[in-house]
Formats: sequence, structure tokens, C-alpha cells
Amino acid sequence: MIPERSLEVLRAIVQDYIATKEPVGSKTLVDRHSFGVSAATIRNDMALLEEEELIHAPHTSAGRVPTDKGYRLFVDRLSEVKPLNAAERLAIETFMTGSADLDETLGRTVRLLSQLTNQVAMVQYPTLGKASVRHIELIPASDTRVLMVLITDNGRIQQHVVDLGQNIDEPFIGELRAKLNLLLAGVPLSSVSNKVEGIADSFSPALKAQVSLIVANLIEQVDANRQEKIILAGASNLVRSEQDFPGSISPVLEAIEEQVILLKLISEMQAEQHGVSLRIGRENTFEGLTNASVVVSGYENQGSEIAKLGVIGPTRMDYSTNIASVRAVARYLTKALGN
Amino acid sequence: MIPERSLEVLRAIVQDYIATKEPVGSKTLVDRHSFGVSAATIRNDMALLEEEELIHAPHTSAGRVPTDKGYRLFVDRLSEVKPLNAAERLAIETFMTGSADLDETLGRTVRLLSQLTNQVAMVQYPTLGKASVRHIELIPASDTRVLMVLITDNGRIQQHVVDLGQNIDEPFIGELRAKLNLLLAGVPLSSVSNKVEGIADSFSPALKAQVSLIVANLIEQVDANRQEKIILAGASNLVRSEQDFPGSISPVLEAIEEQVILLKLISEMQAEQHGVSLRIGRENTFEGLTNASVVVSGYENQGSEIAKLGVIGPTRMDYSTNIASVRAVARYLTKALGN
DNA sequence: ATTGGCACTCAGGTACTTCGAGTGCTAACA
DNA sequence: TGTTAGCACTCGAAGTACCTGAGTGCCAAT
Repeated sequence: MIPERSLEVLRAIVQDYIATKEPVGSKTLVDRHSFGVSAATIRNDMALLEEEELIHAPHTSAGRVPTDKGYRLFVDRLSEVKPLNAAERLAIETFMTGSADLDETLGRTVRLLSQLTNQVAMVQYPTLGKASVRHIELIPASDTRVLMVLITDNGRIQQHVVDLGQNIDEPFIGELRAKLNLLLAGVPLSSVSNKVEGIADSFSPALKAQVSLIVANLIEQVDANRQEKIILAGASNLVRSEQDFPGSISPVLEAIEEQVILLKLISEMQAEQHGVSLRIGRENTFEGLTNASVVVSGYENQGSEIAKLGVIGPTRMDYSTNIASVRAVARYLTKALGN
Repeated sequence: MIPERSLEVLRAIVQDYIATKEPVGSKTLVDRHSFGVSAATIRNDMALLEEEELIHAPHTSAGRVPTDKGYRLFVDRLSEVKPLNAAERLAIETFMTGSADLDETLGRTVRLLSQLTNQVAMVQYPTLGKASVRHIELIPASDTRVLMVLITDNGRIQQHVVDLGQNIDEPFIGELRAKLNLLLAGVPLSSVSNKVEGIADSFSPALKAQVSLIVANLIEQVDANRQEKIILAGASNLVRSEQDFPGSISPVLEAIEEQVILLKLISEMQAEQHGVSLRIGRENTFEGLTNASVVVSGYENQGSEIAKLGVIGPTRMDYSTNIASVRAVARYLTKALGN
């Protein structure tokens, strides 16, 4: 068990290092904080912390820097989530009001989050996993093409154009639309492909090909929607904290440009405490993110989590405020989606 | 008038500098190229080029580097557009086939362009300026909300949800849909707001409020669509060429994250030769882009230019291949949109 | 357990030197 | 007139040496 004062020393090291970017030594520590003991005593504590691999000295005659493990202990046991100040709350309020459109709401959210944290912010589009079909619309969009619109009960709307390769028979389209809606209204997206299986059989042989085409597209669309999407903002913030990344930030930038990586990362992260999930440094198994930390929180609609949002930055980030910001933005977004 | 051989020297300097990233001196020049004259003669030519402000010496005892003006003369008069090699053409072909959806097509295009050029690539969404209405659809999306879909004759589809604040009367929606389509089919987007002006009067007073709401939303949507949009890819390429940006790349990244700046920039650029438009270094009046070059080309649908695409990189970029790539991708995109 | 004392380490800064690629100029040459 | 060889000069980059001081670990005393 690590004694109380040693943990206080760790907290002080993390805080000072985040604030100054400088490795922090025993002397600076005692006069910046009032421990009531001498520098030599602090040194003993530091030796203990080093043994526990919570801190680490870049070289013999330098101060100490927290390790990933040190940061982890800090956020889990030593840090408090800083409440946002009035200005920040105001920024959130004004940023989030007055947008009805999902695209715009999420766009604003991601920019807000990146401004608030000075990190790279990401927002995942709502997954359709638990959603069900509210309505399917088929609209002739040209001589041979039909626009298919899929509306889900969480308000998400997806559209896709299907080219039938032959002239459209409007009454047929109407009939198909009616049948599809009868069959699928209220059906969870996950069961759509089962439900529509035999539908082509109820049409005349001449039309079967067209029905199959449209149905195949519908299924593809439902599936494609499970393919999730992420939007980013504030990549330049990463460059500003470049010196925090040993080597180059290039791999980091590449990783965050690759949606697949981010989606995988996000999906692996389950809410821990405060409703926020963290990955610190090497806890990220992804090549290129081993010097980065990720802060993620879920946001909800109709009482269940539909997607996540968060920030990515150097391990030397201000966890307290970033966790607070991510959490607050997630809550406001949940609220905004409530309408 | 600058003599022929001096221009050849300039060409050699630009090419060598692009290839090596090193300021190029008279000696290296003569043994890399066969000018048939001595280094001293080349030095005389260089003195001339320096007087014309086409090249510039970073310091007294270093080689020369092209100025913005030098690059400009190079691309205007000395460079040939390199034809793409087989592998590149293949990459374009495979990348662009098999996507019907506009979003996906443009998404692929921008990634393709960034891969091809190793620069930051951008693609502007088609403007609706010259487009006209093909069809308007109104679909109840919940008890009180209506999904409005606007289809334009260039195949673009926009949707928006309107909350009527009261329960929906389906026959009324049907009537309004019919009237709107009768009135607006084939009408250019720019005239939509004029056309629909009096439409509310043809409905009973009880319904006027709802009609006005929907119409207002329609107009807003048409206008909002004139607000253009750009997608980017390959920001990490910028970081890889970081040393080409004196000071920091941070302002460059900020500039390209700011859609408004890019849109303004793009709109100012009119096609020059080869159908491609260039801005080199300080020709970009935007703060933060004064060390960057921009290569842009328009792409077309139905015979008229609908939007632009291009790349952004350091002034020390390979203009010949980048111009070729931008032009080729623009053409393929035009072709892909033809279907 | 805490502290003062002390020898030790080592990154980073400063000062100095060397090296060499590249220059501009001049005088000679074709 | 254009070209060339020769030469003195410049100056950044790289190497060397040295110093400084923040920080350390350890020990003996409290």
C-alpha cells in the first residue's frame, strides 16, 4: 500500500507537470506546495513512486514525469472533476441552441468540444442498432431511378438512390411502398432482412427483379448504417501540442484520419466512472496512439445510449477539465436530442 | 527578356529543389544537368535570375531556391504536365467505380486525390446555383413532424425535418405536395422563393400557418444549400512536409479547417490553362496560406461546371504531377457523375 | 520517520574552431 | 561579347570543449 503523502506527491507531480510541461523535481515541489516536510523526504517518497512505476525520470539529473500508470492512478483516485466555469457553460448553451438538423447539431457539438478542450474532438453518429423502422418512402427521382428514404424511430433519416435500369411504373412503386410499410413499420433494423425475405414472391414474375433490387438496396442500406461514422474537429490543436509527442505526430494524425481505427477504439471503450471512459497512453493498443490519451463519453436519446463523443490529446493533458467538458457536452447533446 | 539558357537554369533549379529539398548551387547544377558550359557561366545566369527575383539565396554561401515568382514562371512556361503512369490511372479507375451515392463518390474522390498527390485534398460539394427543382416530397415522419425531401435535376437530394407543432393531416399534406410540385417542377432554385410566394392563400385560413411554415422551411433549405461545403482528406500529409513551412504549420492547418476560408479561396480561383487554376505562396492573400500553394480544377455535370476540387501543399511541391493528378481526377469525377 | 549535508550526474547552454559548399569579382581568353 | 579559370571571401553547419545548475541518491544524525 502506498502511503497517503506519497499519493499527494504524485498528485502534485501530475498537476505541476501538466501545468508547466517541465519534469518536476523535489525542490520545486516543496516550495510550490506546502507539504510541511523537507525536499529530502519528498525524494524518499519519489523513490517509492518510481519503484511502483508511477513516475519516471527522463534522465538522471532531471525531475520526474508521470508514467501512463501514474496518470491512471491520478484520474482514478486523485483527481476531482472540475466543474465548468460560467463562461464555459454559457459557451455550451449558446453553441447548442437553435439547430434542429442532426448533421448541424453534431457539427456544432464537435466544434464546441474542440474549442472547450483545445484538443481534437470527435463525435460519433448515432448507431441504428437498437432503432426500428418508422417509415419507408419510395420516390421516383428520374426516369429509371427511385429515391428510397428510410426513417427510423429515433428520428434518423437515410436516403439512397436505386437505379432500376428500366422505366418506372408508378403504381407498382406505390404498391411496393405500401407493402413494405405494412411489413416493416415498427420492426427493429436488425430484423429487417428476415422480414422482407419472401416479399418478391407476392409480385408478378415480371416485377420480381425490380422488387429484389429495391429490397437488396434496402437491406444494404440498413447494414451500411450500422457502419458507423465519426466527425472530427480541431486537428490543428494536435499540432500545437506537438512537442508532447515523442518522434512525430504524423502517426497520430494518420490514426485519427482513419475512421475505422477510431470506431474500433470507441467501441471498445465502456463507460467507467462519472460516465466517462479513458484510455491513457499505451492502454491504447493502436499503433500510433500509444502516446495519446482518449476521453470518451456516451450520449443518449430516449433513455438509451446511441453513440459516443470525446477528445484525443497527448497523455500530458488536463484530465480534470477535459473529463468535465466531455461529460458536460455529452449531457447537453443528450438534452438537445430530447426535442 | 530573359535568355533561353537562363530559363533552362531556372527550370533545373526548380526541379532539383523539388527533388532534393536542398538549395541548389552552381556546381551541383552543372554536373547533374549537361548545360555544356562551366559553373561560372551558370553563376552569371543565376545572378540574372536573382535580379529578376525569380530565385533567392537563403544566405550568402548557400545555393538558390525559387521564389514564388520563380515557381509561377516555371508552371506557366517551363513545366510540362506529366501524364499519369499506368498504376495511377488504374488507381483512379478502381477507386471511382461502383459508387452511386453522391456522398460516397465525393468521399472516395477526395481520398483518392490525397493519395495520388500526397497532399491535402479537398472536394467542394456541387453548388445548386444553376440547378432546378425536379421533385418535392413531403413525408410524415412522426405525429407532428414532416420530412421534406428536395430533389434537384442534377441528382442532388436534400432532406429536412419540419415540426408543425400539431398533429398532421395526411390529406392536407398530400394536397400541398401536389401543389408544390405543380408549381415548382423545373423551376431554377434561384426562383423558388418568388414562385411560392402566394401559395398559402390558396388554402383555408386554418391551414395557412402550416403551409407558411413548410414553405418557409423549403426556402430556407434552398438557400442553405447555396451555402457550400467542402470535404478534406490527407491532413497528415501536411505534417509530413512540415519542414517546408517556415515557423509552424499550425496556421495552415487552421486555415484549411476553416471551411469559409477555403470556400472563399476556391471561389476566387478561375480556371487558367489546362483547366487548372493555381495559387502560389503569397498569391494566396489569406494569412496562414502564404507559404502554401493551391491547385484547383472545376468538375462538371451536364456540361457545366458545378464545383471544384484540388490540393493544398507547400510551395515546394511537385507542380507537374499535382496538376496532372488534379486534372485527371476532375475529369474522372465528371465522367462518374455523368451516369 | 525525517532531515541536513554532500558528492555525483548529466542535459543544456555558451564559446570557439573547423570545414566546405557556394559566392562574386576580376582578368584572360575565344 | 560571352565564357572561363582562378581566387579571396562568406557564413551556416557541425564538432569540441567547458561550465552551470537543477536534481539525485545515500548516509549519518536527529
